[in-house]
Amino acid sequence: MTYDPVEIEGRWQEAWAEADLFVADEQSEKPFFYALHMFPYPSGDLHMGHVEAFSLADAVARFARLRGHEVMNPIGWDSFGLPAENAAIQRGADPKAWTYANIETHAATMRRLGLAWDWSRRLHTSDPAYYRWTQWLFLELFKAGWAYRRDANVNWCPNDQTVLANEQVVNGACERCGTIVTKKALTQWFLRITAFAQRLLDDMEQLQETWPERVLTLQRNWIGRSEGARVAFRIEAPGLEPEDVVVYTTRPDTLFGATFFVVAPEHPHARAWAAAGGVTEEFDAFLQRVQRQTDVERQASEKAKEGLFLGVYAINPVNGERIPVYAADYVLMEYGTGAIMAVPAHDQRDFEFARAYDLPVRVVVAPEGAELDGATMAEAHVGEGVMVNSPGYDGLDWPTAKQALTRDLEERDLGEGSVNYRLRDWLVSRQRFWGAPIPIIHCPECGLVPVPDEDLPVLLPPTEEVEFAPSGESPLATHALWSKVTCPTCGGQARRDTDTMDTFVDSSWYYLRYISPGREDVPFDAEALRRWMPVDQYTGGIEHAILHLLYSRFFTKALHDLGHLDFVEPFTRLKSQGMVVMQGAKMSKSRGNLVEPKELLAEYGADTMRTAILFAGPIEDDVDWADVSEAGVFRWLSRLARLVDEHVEAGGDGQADEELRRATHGAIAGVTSDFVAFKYNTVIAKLMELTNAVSSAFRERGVRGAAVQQALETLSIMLSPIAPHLAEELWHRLGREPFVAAQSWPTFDPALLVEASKQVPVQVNGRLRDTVTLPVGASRADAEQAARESQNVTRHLESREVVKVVWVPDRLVNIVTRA
RNA sequence: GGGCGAGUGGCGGAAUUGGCAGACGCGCAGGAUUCAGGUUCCUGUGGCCGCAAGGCUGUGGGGGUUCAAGUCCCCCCUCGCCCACCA
Repeated sequence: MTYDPVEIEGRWQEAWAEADLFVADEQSEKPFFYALHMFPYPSGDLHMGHVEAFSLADAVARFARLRGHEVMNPIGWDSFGLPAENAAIQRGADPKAWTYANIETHAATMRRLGLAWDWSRRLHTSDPAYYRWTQWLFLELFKAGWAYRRDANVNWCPNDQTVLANEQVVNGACERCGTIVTKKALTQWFLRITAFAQRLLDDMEQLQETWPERVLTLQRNWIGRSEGARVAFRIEAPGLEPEDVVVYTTRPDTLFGATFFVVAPEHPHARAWAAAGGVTEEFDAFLQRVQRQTDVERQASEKAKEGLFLGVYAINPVNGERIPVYAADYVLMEYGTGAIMAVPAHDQRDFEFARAYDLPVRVVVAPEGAELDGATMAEAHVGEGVMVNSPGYDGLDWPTAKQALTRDLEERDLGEGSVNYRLRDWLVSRQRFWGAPIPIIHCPECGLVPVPDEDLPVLLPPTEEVEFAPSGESPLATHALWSKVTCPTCGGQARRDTDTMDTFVDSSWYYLRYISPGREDVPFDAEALRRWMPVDQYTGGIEHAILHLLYSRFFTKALHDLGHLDFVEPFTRLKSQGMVVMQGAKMSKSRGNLVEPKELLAEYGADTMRTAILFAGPIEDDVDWADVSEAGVFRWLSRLARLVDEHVEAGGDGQADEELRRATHGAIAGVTSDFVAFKYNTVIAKLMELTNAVSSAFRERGVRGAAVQQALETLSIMLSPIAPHLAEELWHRLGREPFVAAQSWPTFDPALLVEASKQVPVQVNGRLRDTVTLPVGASRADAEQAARESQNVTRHLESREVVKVVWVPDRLVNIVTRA
């Protein structure tokens, strides 16, 4: 058998390891290239999604190496997290042992895939040597005022018994386990990502060309900048001093259409107003009812809006009108100021509420000739409402009215232009065990005291001393001694913080640790940092478009401001790959549609698997494994191996073959640009095409020797980022010294352009009539003459009068005649 | 409700961005090898007409611009993804 993948792959994997081929050389003279992929979480063994992600990452790195870069292509594991702890709860496994056993399983399969990782930089976020610096980073943020504690009504997962960040709540359910999330009032740690909201938006400018538009859009929507105004309404309540309450609105231009005022039930003043209005009992019942609801219930779109008139009134600052104040469940305390002016004619939600509670609808008239805004209810419900103008703003279109009103509010000191963001601060504390302990000491005398640098890391206690069963309390708090500590400031009795950090903290800076993973004195070596950062090419799943990428960008900016980094964006270029599914559904054990990489590796080998998954379609699209033809890819690789063997055996003298040379150089040009554009499916198609060309030259035209040799060598080099083992093997069988991975990318021969001739179609009135051979770069006159002289064309022209001749250089001649 | 994107053979998908539509692979059909199946190797393969040469037609539907449209413009249809009481 010419192609025995298992034997070939094992042999070359050993040879590569022996030669330390993929260890990045810090002393290199070549330009440095940091190829990064999103490091895996170690649960079980690798699945097909990993195979795709790693095939992509490896192709990127190997191609960069062939193009003459010194490449760093590191590997590590995001090894803190809930699944390890759940395994401990469900099966009594030690989360640490479970995690590190999985890592070894991963590593073994990775080696079997022949991935060109730089294993010398391997890291695990659950190693004390790593999380020591995660804790350092937390303290840096703490000292800068960007990590803080506050009471909050937080997202609580009743199943995982821990709080969740907003970003980890998907459709009101826990991102991990799918349980409906409830609310709980707790004191928690937050990171002040909102302080960076505008910069996170602005700096996307520099990613515009190099990140997928889709990811940028998702991030923009997530940050959710909106422009409007803050306007003060005076609240008049019997027995209370008049008081200004600020609302946020994106539509100050509809101020004249406000017919009532709404606050969130949780609004700090709501209860006092209810008391003044004489509805305390009703209010308390209402508040209780609202708070018992989960977010999903409260936000269900088909649900009727509920509210309560508080018996007090607000004064509209622009017209002095007195409007009733309601508490309603559709106004959220977390956004804006927790209070709104309701303009039912111009807002769907206000309109629904107005209908339910029989409140007036008043349309603010759009100026003559101005288009109605998309959100307006005016057109649909004009019959129900009264039409009003905005006195003094007539004749202005909406945007101008908005500007003018905002300016006037500012001048009259009634309000101000204001920008709001949907983004909230990042809740990072978790009541779980398997994570980096928050390095803070709670001292009754000194308050929150950072653990001194020399006492880092704050180590997790041995797992057997901890109670994992969820109790709503941190497992670390169940340990008899762990949290007891003396205050580093005053020496008194104090208590360690028993929460651990969200694992997204660990993964938001790992790319910096890869730079110098061995350093014990600093998180990253400053000089090496300048060599490698920012990352040249980042690859990973689209599912991280928001969380991981946004947090990493935030950390980079924070570290920049603290003087640790001299750049503000961590990832210069980003490519996101799609998911691997099976028959349209996500692969999973329970669905029974799992395809195990192990079985395919044994049957076809790593090269076939890697090639097949990249050949399936554009890398950013989802791949349906049902459409993947590993047998077809295997046939191609076998055919190629056989062709090489036959060529080597046949020998022969060095005849040049123009056709083969052109096919080879055409492939070089096409494959190179496709590699640059991540079009691996067409890269592979072109390599197959070249294989067919070599095969027909060899078999049908009897070409022997140097011409075939050169084509096959070129093919081997171009194949090596995709199917590295076979490429290496063919290179070897062709009589070259190892390693193909150390060669240079073949260059296209421009001389070919000058010498080459092209088959150019000739049309008469747009219909193909003939094909003529013209030198590349031929002039219009040459082309026209050749076209007119061709027999088929002469026949079709007959005696018709030629109106014009269209000449698209190297592509087409079209002779247009009078009808 | 808002935002983004996509519709090309039986299937996955190509098309140098306005220039020979369907590259490459799968599948299918016929043939060779084989006792047979599998493997492997040829040949064919958008549809319609034709023995053939060849012709007509064809990129969700309709209209338009152009010598030339899968690609650009207008209208319509269908599907997918993301966000969503965010004021």
